[in-house]
Amino acid sequence: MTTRPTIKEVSKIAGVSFKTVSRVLNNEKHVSEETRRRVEEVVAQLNFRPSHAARILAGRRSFQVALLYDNPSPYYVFHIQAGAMERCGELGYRLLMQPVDTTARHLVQDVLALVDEAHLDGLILSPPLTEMPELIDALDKRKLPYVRIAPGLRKNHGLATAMDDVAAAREITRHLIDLGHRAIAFVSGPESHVSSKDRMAGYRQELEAHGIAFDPSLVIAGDYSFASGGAAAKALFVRTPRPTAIFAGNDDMAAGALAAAHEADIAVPEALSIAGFDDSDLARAVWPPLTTIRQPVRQLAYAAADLMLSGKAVVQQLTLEHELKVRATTGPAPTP
Amino acid sequence: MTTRPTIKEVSKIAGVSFKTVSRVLNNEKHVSEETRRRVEEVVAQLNFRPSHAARILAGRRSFQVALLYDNPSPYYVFHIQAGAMERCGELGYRLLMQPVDTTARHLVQDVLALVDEAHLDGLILSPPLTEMPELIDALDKRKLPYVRIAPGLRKNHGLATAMDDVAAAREITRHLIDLGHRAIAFVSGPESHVSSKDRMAGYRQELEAHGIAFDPSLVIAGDYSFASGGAAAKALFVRTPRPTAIFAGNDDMAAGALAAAHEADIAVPEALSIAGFDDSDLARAVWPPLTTIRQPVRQLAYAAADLMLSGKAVVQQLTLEHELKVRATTGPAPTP
DNA sequence: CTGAAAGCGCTTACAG
DNA sequence: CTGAAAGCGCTTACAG
Repeated sequence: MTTRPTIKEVSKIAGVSFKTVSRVLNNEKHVSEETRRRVEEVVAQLNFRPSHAARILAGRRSFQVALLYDNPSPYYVFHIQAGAMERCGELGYRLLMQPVDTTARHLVQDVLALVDEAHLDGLILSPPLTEMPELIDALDKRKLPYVRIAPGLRKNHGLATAMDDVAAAREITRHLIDLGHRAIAFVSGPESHVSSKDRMAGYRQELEAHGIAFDPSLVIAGDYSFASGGAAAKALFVRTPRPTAIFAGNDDMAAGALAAAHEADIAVPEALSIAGFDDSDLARAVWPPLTTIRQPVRQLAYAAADLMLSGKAVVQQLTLEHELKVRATTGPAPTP
Repeated sequence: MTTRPTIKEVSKIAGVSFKTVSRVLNNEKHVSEETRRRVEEVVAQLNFRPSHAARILAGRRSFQVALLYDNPSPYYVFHIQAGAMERCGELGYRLLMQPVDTTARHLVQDVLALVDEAHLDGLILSPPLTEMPELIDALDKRKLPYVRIAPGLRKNHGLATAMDDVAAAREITRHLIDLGHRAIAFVSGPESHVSSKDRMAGYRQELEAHGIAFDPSLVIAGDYSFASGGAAAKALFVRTPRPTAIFAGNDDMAAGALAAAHEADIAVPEALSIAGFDDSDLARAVWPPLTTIRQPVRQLAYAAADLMLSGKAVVQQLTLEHELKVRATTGPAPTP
């Protein structure tokens, strides 16, 4: 393997001290136009790139942050990565993408170890890492800059970007009520996810705002998986009267419910309306396409990186807009 | 921000030279059991982790490799990352996940720049980067270790892991022929993807092996997207007689065709069989669940990292098994 | 505007 | 089995 060129070789060829090359690389003032040009020429000619390791070691900052996640959804992870990567790149930071195991016993220690090993300047946390009090406390204590995407807990603590799950759930519930539905079932996500609790709270609030009594027997516990959505739907199908609408806490479960409806030969949306949450890739791939809430996943991550790194943030917490996407799985309630 | 402990602080507390601490950290021989224990105690107590930057700078190797990708599929990227990450971790390497822009004019230069900046010990390439001759040539010239996942071109060149697209496409075509189908349409992926060409070649070979003439008008060009699968299906639906089966080059396009069939009120699989390729998340989320080929994406990446880093590889190219997943979108050809 | 010295936190190569 | 010296490729702080 050929060895990389170094700053000294560049300086030798350009006929200046290596300190001057360093100045050019860092866009510092006090370099004559001609010297700058000459150095830049040599840099381009050798395709020279300074060693990150050397810069990190010598400098006060690493210009390196990590995105921590532990999420089973490829869709979610992909877009979180893309959004964070984009903003970090624009601001001159490198982004390390770090899957972590939130069930590990030494999670906090592992994260702090990573911070030390990589000399991280900051951390971007995504759910469910945003909901771990021990982690938050440890980072605060360490005085390490960090930002949370969708903080379930302590929503007004530190830097964070989020959408309003409660309001979004109310909107989609209202959409169903406006279509004439009264017996609306809710398929919840895992107990431990605050997002799931928030969505259920929104569902319940909106029902009650319309004078519809909340019926706990219409709430089925799922776990955000396709299979759990199908199982929940099947449990609902044997009830008489059958609910006329199902609001699932995410798109995977909604797709599971939709498949169960197809299997049971229940027409969607004519006999049953189904709504999801997220607007993931799935939402447009199933048939009929899902009515759902568009969650601005990519933007949430982009804004999170910006909040932490741009130095121009005027707020600590930022709430981004969601959007109700009415597609084809919801329709007027069937007349009894 | 609290500053990290260093090897010198550890050595001071443990009462040894910092060189001895270095020996313990690197599991070198010639350290007395007692000294080792004492050092390890201090390391644990301080939660000390050595600086990657310092190690990279001082050592001959960085124990750092990068995974390069430019793929629009969250499913694919997620599993490639997971597989590569797992094997790298097991072998003591760090994995940098690097999205790259394959349409950039200076792609090769950018990749080599990354190699220099991060002192990379090697590169894992995924499609479509595996199919760029200039990149391959540049890496060979640089004598930089690399491995390709699913090399479309020069399949017997260098380290690579792959599945047999041609054989898999033959299998799924045979499955349809065995069900009595004769008018089988094929929806291709983008021209530029070798995987797409291979799948089409398999389709054609299997038809001909069964004495079924290849009919170019039954081949519709898609681009691996859901929308293109729907458009292709609609174009096929207006033909008389209508083909009784559609083999789409990937699951997204198969899902698009399936949605189009639902919309046109064509029963699947009673009136039309549809098969996909990949066994992505989509395959089980649509209804009916898709018959498809399971592509061992995660294992391909795992094996690729192993091939490059374990030092125990006995072959240069490794072909992993695919699997025909017969689910519910394929059935007996309708009797005319 | 430019440069020589010191140092970042480790590993390597050499001694003892 | 253990240690002191040199050096990796840069930035920082100080001079001129």
